[in-house]
Amino acid sequence: MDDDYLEAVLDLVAQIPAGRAMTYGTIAEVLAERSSAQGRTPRGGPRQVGQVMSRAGGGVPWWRVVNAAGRPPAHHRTRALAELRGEGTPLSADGERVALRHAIWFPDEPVGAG
DNA sequence: ACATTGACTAATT
DNA sequence: TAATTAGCCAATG
Repeated sequence: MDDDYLEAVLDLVAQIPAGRAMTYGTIAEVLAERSSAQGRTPRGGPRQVGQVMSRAGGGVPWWRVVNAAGRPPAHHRTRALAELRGEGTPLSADGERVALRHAIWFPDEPVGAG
């Protein structure tokens, strides 16, 4: 795992605005696209993103990263859901999953930068 | 080099 | 919506 890839993932995760979320797959897609534009060889897929996240620890809003089902990592499921609630992230009726249909965020629509 | 693991995803039932 | 199965990619032993 190159440090560059590590930084790229963490940087992107750090850009996710409060109240929204991204999936591992989406992050992987964005990174692949970016790396392609930079002439850099793309890294793997969703699993590699997750692997980076596991190594990242604190320092990034990891709870804003969920899987394709809108569920946070089982390791800190309750913790993540608490954070998400506190941010007003749209959740499903059972409150166990993020309503990706409303909460999904893409870096193409930055909040304060333009 | 071979097998196993892991913060994943998509399709099927 | 949930449970099962198959596919994926890189790290680790």
